Amino acid sequence: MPELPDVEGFRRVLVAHGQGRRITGVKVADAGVLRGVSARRLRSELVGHRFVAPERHGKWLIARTDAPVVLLHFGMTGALVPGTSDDPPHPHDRVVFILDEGDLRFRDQRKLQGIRLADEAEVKRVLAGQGPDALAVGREEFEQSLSRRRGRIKAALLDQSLIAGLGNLLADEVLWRARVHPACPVGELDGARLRWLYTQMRHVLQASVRVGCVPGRPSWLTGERYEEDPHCPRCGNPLCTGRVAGRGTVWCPRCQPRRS
DNA sequence: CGGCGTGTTCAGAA
DNA sequence: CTTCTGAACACGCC
Repeated sequence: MPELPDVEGFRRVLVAHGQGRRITGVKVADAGVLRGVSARRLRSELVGHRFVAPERHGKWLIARTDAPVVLLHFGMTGALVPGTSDDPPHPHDRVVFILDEGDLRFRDQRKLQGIRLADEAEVKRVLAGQGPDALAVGREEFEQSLSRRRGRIKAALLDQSLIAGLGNLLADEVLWRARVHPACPVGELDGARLRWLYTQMRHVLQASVRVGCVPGRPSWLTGERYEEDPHCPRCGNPLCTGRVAGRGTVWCPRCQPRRS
């Protein structure tokens, strides 16, 4: 699931169900998601404290409390799910934050990323490796960081140290909307093209953030990419699939020609 | 059994 | 120095 819009959705879950609540327990069902912190320390540092307003940067969820900070990264399959003590545990509920009312579950099938406990210095260290948030970055900064870049445009969009928040689905979606081939060298895109790319990125992000996930709409590339015989929602041409920047990539050979 | 995936990181190569 | 590739992590579904 998790790209920027999904993590923004998890942030809202935390606002609705965690903010202002006191942590009364931390149940660690699988310590495999704990990064650099033991179950015992996670529990002892958090119990008794309250979640305050959470933040998000790129795909990182910054769950502040009145004492330490919980940093969550959801990898490819993670989610933050609200629950109650009546809800049966899901087999992939790796950590449950029990609150004075309800609970919050870190659910994750693949355990590719996980949970860290941090002080403000550690938060800074983690975020230092991240570029500006894709939803907050300005047009000028976007164009400038890309114009200094070589290599393929899709690789650049996926590079979290350049722009933080886009994942594989959103990168394909943005490029499709902007009519740019995913393997196009960044250097071949002129200023007008980069500006257009920025505009389309904002469209895709805003529409996705509104619904709290990357939508599988029929009018979007995401709605077609898992069909057995995918066609371009815009022109009806059969879509191409291949590997770009080491990731499965879908594009329309007609809307996104190699040269533009 | 082999391949793949909405992610990140590392080593080694170009 | 930058960028790319493949492997690794871990799990479930073809």
